[in-house]
Amino acid sequence: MSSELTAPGTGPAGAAPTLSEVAKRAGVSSITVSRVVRMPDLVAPETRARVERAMRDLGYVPNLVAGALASARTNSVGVLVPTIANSIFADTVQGLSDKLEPLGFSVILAQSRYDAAREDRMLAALLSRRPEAIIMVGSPATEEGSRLLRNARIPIVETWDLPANPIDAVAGFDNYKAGVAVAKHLVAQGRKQLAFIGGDDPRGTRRWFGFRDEALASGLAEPRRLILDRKDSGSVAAHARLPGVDAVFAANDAHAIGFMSGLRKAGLLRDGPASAQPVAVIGLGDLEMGQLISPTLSTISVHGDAIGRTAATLTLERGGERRVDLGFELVLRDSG
Amino acid sequence: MSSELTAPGTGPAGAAPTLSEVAKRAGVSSITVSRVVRMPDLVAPETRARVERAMRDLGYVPNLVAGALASARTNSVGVLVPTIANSIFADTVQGLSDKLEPLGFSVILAQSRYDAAREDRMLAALLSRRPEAIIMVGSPATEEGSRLLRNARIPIVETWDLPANPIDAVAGFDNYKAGVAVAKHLVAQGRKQLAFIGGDDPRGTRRWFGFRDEALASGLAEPRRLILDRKDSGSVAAHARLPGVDAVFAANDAHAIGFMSGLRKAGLLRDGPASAQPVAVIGLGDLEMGQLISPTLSTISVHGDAIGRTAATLTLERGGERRVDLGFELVLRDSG
DNA sequence: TCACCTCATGTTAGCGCTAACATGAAACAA
DNA sequence: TTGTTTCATGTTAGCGCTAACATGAGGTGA
Repeated sequence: MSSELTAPGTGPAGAAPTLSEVAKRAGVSSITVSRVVRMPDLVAPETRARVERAMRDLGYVPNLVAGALASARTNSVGVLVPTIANSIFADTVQGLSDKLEPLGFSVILAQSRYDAAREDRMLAALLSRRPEAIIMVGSPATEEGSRLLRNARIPIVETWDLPANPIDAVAGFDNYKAGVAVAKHLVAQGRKQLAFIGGDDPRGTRRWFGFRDEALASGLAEPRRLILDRKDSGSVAAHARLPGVDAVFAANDAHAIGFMSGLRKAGLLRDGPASAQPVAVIGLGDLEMGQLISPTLSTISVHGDAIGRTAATLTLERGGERRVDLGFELVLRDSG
Repeated sequence: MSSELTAPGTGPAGAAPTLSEVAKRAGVSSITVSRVVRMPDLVAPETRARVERAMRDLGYVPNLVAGALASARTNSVGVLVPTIANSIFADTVQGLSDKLEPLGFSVILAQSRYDAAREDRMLAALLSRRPEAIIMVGSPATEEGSRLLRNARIPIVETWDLPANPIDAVAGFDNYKAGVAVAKHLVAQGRKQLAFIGGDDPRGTRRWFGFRDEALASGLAEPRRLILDRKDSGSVAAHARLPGVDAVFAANDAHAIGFMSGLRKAGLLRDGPASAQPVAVIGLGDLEMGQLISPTLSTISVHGDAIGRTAATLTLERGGERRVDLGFELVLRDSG
């Protein structure tokens, strides 16, 4: 234990050592130390060894804050998601961070909680850290947010959607088409009374429009739409609010599974195939869980991690195609 | 579209405006602009209005990189988790970020992927950004990681566990006791052949020890232990590898649900209460999903978001109790 | 011999901001 | 009047690093 009072560690005394302290100890100039850290090949082996020794002795940890200011490169990207808990967006964050971390980029994470004002605040907060790119789920909710991003002059990747007029780059899929695909499938199955349950966020709403338009185009009555709070276990009770419905598209798998749980209580769930289900249920997201429950969940599968990795790539390469449609897949199992 | 070639935005031309450009435009010194941003009360209303006007005109976004260097405060915290996708740790990240973001702190997120070398690299990367605290799941896997953290002289919060010799602060629960509690319950239920399925990470292993020790202390044979890869859907097939077992503790709910899915295929799952189950299953984490499936999942409930919020608090207040046991709860439903 | 490389290292200036200390005007008390 | 306080604003220096440009030693070719 050292005699310093500085809590909580017990390492080298006093403030964190700087480049020039290392330089002094190694008997070189600070730029040489900087080179040992960043471009070791440019330094003679003996000098390098001496510097490395000094760094180890002092427990030197480079200060990237200072480095970033001097070089105008922060090696960081800002990531904005509605929410990270219990959310498929976690896959996207994982995907992009797996791609970016090995390259020396750090991820600065912010959550908007589906709140436009908070989104704007978080965007401003992110930008004030001068990230080299911003990756966000969806598009800015306000004109102000949009302006901030445009003025930042860095790559901006919008994900989980395919906006018509993106700020810069896009990695997502067509939520409208996903709704269409589900409606088509249910119609082909002979379902008549469709309903949609989910949030009224932009992407959920686009799914709803696709779903509704296709149902109408097929000559069905307009589907019911039940807007649920996030984290609403209300999906469990949703069935009671949808009398007569024989097919449901849930905007995400969690809602779908909750809805199925309600169906089970009502005696309307079978362990057999889709054709045996009094009420068909299709989710979106393809949670692993969907394959483990009974009946297994039919769902729109979306590759959240691929969205993240693609977004990371779009962040790094400024040329080339700036709009990547990663598509989706209707995965049919036993629920509908 | 402006005439600038700078992609991708079309905002004010050229590089991002600086404090002193705003100052020049408003006819004040730069420190006054700085005050308008950080301590507006110290600036006369008219001056403030003039400066705010200039900031808006120029689209000024403060540069926190420079500010951090000058003030030696980055207003950021480093967060290290094993993984964020499909993971209960996302709750913790959400909890701490909900607490820290309103205070102006940013979250720098890194993932170790349960890899000690990567963990050390990520810790070094985090520290080089000079966060004002580090919050991590578990404890450093290596001596090197531990040293780095001790030398950093910032609050360090270890979570999801209660290490005997923490570096600084702790917000978690006793994984050993969780294992004990599950074993006790299963023994009381009259189960004889226990088994544990899950990973061999430090926390999973502590759960296993508690589970095993209690089983042995109750006079049962040593439980089987099946080590599964993460993301192993192997949990589905686990039952086949555990002949004769009548009670299983899964280190997390995902494994528990997968295992139940295997039981169902084997005809060993009932829709009735725990007493009717040929094989009792207890999970850990209390995923919402566990209440939606049938039979409902008995589980050790842990408040991931409370862990995150508590960790955030420990980060901000350096005095007071540095060890918070958030406990756990054995939630009994129908699976065991 | 000289011009001209290459290589290893150094010098200088400055990134954009803030801490700490100054300044000067106005207000007020004795 | 003079000193003292308060308030609004300014000046100066420097945070720790890196870009850009020296410098000087040693080698190379004609």
